[in-house]
Amino acid sequence: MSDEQVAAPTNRRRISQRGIATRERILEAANRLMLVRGVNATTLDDIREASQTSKSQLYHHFADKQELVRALVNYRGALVLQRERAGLERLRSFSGLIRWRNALVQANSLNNGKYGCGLGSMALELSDQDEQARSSLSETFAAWEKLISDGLHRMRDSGLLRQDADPEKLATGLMAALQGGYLLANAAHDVAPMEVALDMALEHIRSFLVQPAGEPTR
Amino acid sequence: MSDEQVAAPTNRRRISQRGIATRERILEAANRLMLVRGVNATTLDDIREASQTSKSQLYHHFADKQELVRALVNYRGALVLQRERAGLERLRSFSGLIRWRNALVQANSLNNGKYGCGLGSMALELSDQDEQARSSLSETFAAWEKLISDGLHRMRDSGLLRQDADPEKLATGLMAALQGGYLLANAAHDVAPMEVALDMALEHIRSFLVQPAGEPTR
DNA sequence: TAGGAATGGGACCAAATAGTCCAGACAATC
DNA sequence: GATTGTCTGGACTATTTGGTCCCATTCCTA
Repeated sequence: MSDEQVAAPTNRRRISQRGIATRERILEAANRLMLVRGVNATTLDDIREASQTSKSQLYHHFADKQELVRALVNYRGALVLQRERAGLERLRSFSGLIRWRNALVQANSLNNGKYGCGLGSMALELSDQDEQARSSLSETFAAWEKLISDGLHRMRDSGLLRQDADPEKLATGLMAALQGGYLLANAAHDVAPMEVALDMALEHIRSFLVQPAGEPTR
Repeated sequence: MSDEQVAAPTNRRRISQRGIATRERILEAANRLMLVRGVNATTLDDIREASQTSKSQLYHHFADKQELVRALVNYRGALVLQRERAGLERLRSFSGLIRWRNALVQANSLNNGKYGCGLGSMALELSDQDEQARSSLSETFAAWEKLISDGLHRMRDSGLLRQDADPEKLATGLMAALQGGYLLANAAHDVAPMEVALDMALEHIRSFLVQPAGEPTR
């Protein structure tokens, strides 16, 4: 999961560059299609066609559909964490959080709230269907929350946040607001509920600032 | 949607009590199965077996699977709104909100966070697949939020909430926290994140109380 | 109570979809 | 450059699953 090569294959003996590229192409196509249509509503033929591969390649690189889905869970998790790490690992101020919020809102507004969060949608679809996938997703959420809570810890250590602020709980709340916001925005096909939800969570964090700034939520 | 008869059939000429009962049995089974396995992963044969009916009955009462799913969206929506109306229509105090929160948390903890909210899971699964279902779900969410915001309006009118509190935004934030909490709880198979999320939203609302009470969030 | 409409049972069909297989191209190692 | 294992194309199979159909039974109404 914390691998540099995002589409890292499982241990196999000899592996060629061409094989890796094919595997990556399959995952990339699965990622794209399943984000839009959902996991269960996407067929292997869809993926085969979109990835310009053949049946034998799908089954050469993945034992079955379930294993492909599990690989996708890791693939997508790695992508999200990579993106989030870039935006959060230097978080040291409240305005940094606001910039992070704005980036997410802007990205989501590009498609009018549709599709939601790739992790969240998989979580709801797979959690009661594939225990291994659920477990991976749960770990990814935990890692994501840790990126946030680490930033909040830095803010608390530097005196920006009050000592009684609980970075872990604040991070969980923010993540829930984000995921719930994605969900409502997706249902409404409108990014507005996501903004409201994130602003609520940020206000909550702001209430723990040592010297509450004005109202610069956006 | 606001019908007393939850499984109200569409207009047909003659309709017998037995027919209504069958239709209800089908919807009840679909509701149960699709909550656990998801919509797309539940087959008509599953429903037929669980509802003790036959293929001809399924297709007598519903044109196809899509229409059954749409009927289920309304059915489930009516159930949720009925339940929520009972818990929210007399909401007039902050402690009433806490009781509401506790009831939801307790219900969800009974299955260790599994399954999540029937509306939320359908929303993520269907929003990008069936525009009509998405639209219905969006309306149901709006009605649900209105039950909350109406309560907050009453609290504001009676002087409990400050005048600058925005009941609609507070309700949206609370709903997002609830849905995100359901999602994280489902992924973690642990109700804790849902509690944290709801408490965040309630703290946020509490910050708008005219005379903030102690810390009676739970 | 007779006729017709609604309801029900379940075999059957067709399409979709996951999964298999094998011959051959390609790549790496000696 | 021979040999061995990887990778690929694509036809083929088996199964699942949504959907149809026909006939029997039950129910309502005239």
